[in-house]
Amino acid sequence: MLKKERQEFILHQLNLHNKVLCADLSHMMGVSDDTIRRDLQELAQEEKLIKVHGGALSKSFHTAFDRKMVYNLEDKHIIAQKTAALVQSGMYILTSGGTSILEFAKSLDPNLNATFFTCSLNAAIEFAHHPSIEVVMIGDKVSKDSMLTTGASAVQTIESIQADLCILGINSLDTQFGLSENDWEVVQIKKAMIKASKKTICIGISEKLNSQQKIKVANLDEIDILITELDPNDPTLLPFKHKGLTIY
Amino acid sequence: MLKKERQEFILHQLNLHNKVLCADLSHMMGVSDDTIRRDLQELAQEEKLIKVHGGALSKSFHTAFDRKMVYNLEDKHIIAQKTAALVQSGMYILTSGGTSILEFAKSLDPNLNATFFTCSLNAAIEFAHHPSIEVVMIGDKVSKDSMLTTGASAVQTIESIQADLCILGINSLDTQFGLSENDWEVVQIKKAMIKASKKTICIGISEKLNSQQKIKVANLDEIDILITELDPNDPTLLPFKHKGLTIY
DNA sequence: TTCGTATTTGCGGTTTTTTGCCTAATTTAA
DNA sequence: TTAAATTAGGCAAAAAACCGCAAATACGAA
Repeated sequence: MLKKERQEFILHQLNLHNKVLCADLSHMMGVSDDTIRRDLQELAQEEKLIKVHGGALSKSFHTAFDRKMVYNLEDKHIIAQKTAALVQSGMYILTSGGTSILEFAKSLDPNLNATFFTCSLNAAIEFAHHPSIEVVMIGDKVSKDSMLTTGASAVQTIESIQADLCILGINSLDTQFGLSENDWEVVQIKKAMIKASKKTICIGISEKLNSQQKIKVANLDEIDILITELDPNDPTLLPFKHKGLTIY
Repeated sequence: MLKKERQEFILHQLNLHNKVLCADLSHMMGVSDDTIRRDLQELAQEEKLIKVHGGALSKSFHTAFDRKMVYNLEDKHIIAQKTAALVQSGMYILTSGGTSILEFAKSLDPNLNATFFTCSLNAAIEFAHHPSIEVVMIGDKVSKDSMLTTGASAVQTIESIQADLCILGINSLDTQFGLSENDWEVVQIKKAMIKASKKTICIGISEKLNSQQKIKVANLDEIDILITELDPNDPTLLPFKHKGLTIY
């Protein structure tokens, strides 16, 4: 890997995550910490980023500082990392949309080889930025609220897929009512996705737990894995563990 | 192997991989590193590539963006306005992707009622921001270069549509060779779109005129309307007018 | 063809760049 | 405050670039 390439990659990662760690980068690209540090130094000198202890920050990020956003972003990042660890090469994966999914897309190992199917326009774009994974956009009428394609044709397409994994962003998850949503069209899509996959993973920040929305997507027993920003042993998650979900 | 041949080969490799290594090239072509280095130096002087320590990088990806895009924005805006004026309520419209199309999407009358079909992820998102139009995303495998969905399924979907208008961003338009593109998959999509529409409109900045690419999309007689940033009476456009195209 | 000239190419030696490792100093977090 | 992590600076090895020169090749004209 050329020096210039490396620096481009660092800036790309910075655009994606707003922050990079020296150790992460050196590990990802298989070079020493020193090399990364020198790259960061150069880029900092060119005012392309802001060097901090342990890594670097995006320039735009530093100026627009918002505690709440950062806090939430940090959570989503944790979720994304945990989720990314479950994806293996060769898998066929169905995903919904939402910010958690987008963060997940950014956290995928650059060397991963997998095929992602999605109804989310934004997720498709994010996945397509990845160097090696294959992305299939499921077509249909675009729902403006959610930026998802929804409708009979999309459902039909999903039904023709046999996926290993289905990764859904949570809107509401409740021990009694299960997974629920507000939008009828979106519910149809998610139902079809769950049905078309061997395993279903739900991801989202813990705020979304123990709440209900109008329309049920699935019972708890149709969901295999739950991923939040919390420690797997956090008491909040106990009821879900008791119901048979695997917690990460 | 001749010097010229070698340099052509280097540029070809660069188009393919966006990067070349001195050592690789010298090994591939059986010449010394010095020779390759001298070639790269020459090509760098001609601004055909960017020379870096250890090899060279493709020019297109890094530099071409910010400067040119900003410069052409004004032109694209003019094109967008002219194009938007041709769209009427109730129409079914097929569109490709590209910056001209995105600008067009932003220029649509907020009260317009129409249905847009597209293979472009970015265009779909842009159209979806409009308050009243309906957007249908045509699904298939996402082509990472163009951010378009391409493939047999997409073509099949397009074939099942009877649109009033087909609006295509130009890559190359030539009085002799007609409309052409570089990417075979994208060509299939555009061909299908033209076939599925009553009228075809080509939009793009005049720079794209009188140039050719590798694969033909359509002959001039399959195109009805041409829109550029120039005045319809500009001499540059005369040859196209003579060929029967309507110019706006 | 054959010759002379100009260009191109490869090689040896030197310089520069890049990278990883080491140690000491500094910063961070508990 | 202490322990761990991070950084700075020096150093050395490897890779790449540079320089000049001589051999090889291409090219045009006699």
